[in-house]
Amino acid sequence: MRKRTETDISEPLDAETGLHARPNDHRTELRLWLRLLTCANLIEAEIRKRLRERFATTLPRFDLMAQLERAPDGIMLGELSRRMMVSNGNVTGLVERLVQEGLLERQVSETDRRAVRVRLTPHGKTVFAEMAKAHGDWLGELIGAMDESAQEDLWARLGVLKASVHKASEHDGAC
Amino acid sequence: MRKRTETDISEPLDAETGLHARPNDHRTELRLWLRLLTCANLIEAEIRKRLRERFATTLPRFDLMAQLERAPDGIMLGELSRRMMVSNGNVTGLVERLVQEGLLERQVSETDRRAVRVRLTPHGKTVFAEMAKAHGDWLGELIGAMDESAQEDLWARLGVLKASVHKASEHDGAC
DNA sequence: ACAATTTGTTTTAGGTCTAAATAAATCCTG
DNA sequence: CAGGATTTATTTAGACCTAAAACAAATTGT
Repeated sequence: MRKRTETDISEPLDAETGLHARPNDHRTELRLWLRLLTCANLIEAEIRKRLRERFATTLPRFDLMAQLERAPDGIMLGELSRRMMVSNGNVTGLVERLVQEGLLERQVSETDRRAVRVRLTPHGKTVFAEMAKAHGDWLGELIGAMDESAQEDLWARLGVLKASVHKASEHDGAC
Repeated sequence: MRKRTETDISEPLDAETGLHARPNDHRTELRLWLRLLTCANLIEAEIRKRLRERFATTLPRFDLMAQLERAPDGIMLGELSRRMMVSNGNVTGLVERLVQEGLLERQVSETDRRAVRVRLTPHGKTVFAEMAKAHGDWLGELIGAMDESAQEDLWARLGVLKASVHKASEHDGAC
């Protein structure tokens, strides 16, 4: 087993020159990631702020209600947890608070008494409709300075990024 | 003051036709926002996971140390809070934990005894250097399926989005 | 039937975050 | 110089989030 020295660089050889490729610091990737994060954080912070100010609610609560909107028969907590990509325990707490506020109702499944089905109450539906309208308008306001074709172009390019990340994290993670 | 009716739509008139523009549900903006959020969350979740698994640390701690990396003379807590865009109290707690771990050192300013300057310890510098290297490699892995020109193009387009959001949120918020 | 396993949820412990209240030092202004 | 305003950091209360353990109900394999 050889001992490492400073000149013993383990980077791969460059395919064309045959010389040691210089260690890659991934500057381009870092720059892209930081800007992506900035954009997401700017929008998210603004949405959170407005949800708090105008509806006295939070983004996680809004997201949970959004999942329930098109499921009139309700969703089980586990499924909700998967769709929202958060932990089970987290969903339990969120649902608890929303039930307290009268926006959600829980119903234990008759066929499987472990399972809890949760759905919007009529009041919850009304409230969510207002919030969803405002949410759409806010996005229009925040993103509106881009014309539609630029938005669609950006959307498509983010699709490439998304595919890249999925490929890399699945390869490393699950398999 | 007129009473609102269902046909009394307050949407602006279309400039060319002079007819009522149909209410905009901002579908394109919503789609773009959801994909942006997905991309950011995928990368962030993967980075958090790896920071925890390989360095037993968290993203906020890493971000804080990254801010200190190129400030050998240290930074005051308030300035750190501004740069990280999080609350003062949050920084106080993060710094407390990092000091406990021996990665940071605090120093009360001699000229202003309210102010606390914080910097990386030598050990903190060593540890951060390892983490930063791994962080860069992870980004290369996650984003690497995009070629460099595609990354730069996406970066530039996100710049347009960033400008749009800044314009809208500053107009509404501070001024 | 009944033990082992799986599935769905809740609990627990710990970290992250904010807004608001507080404490301490400094600055400003009459 | 005195007293109020401002700045800087900390504390507090509460929401959010996770991982891991605990718990309960249902299913499966003898």
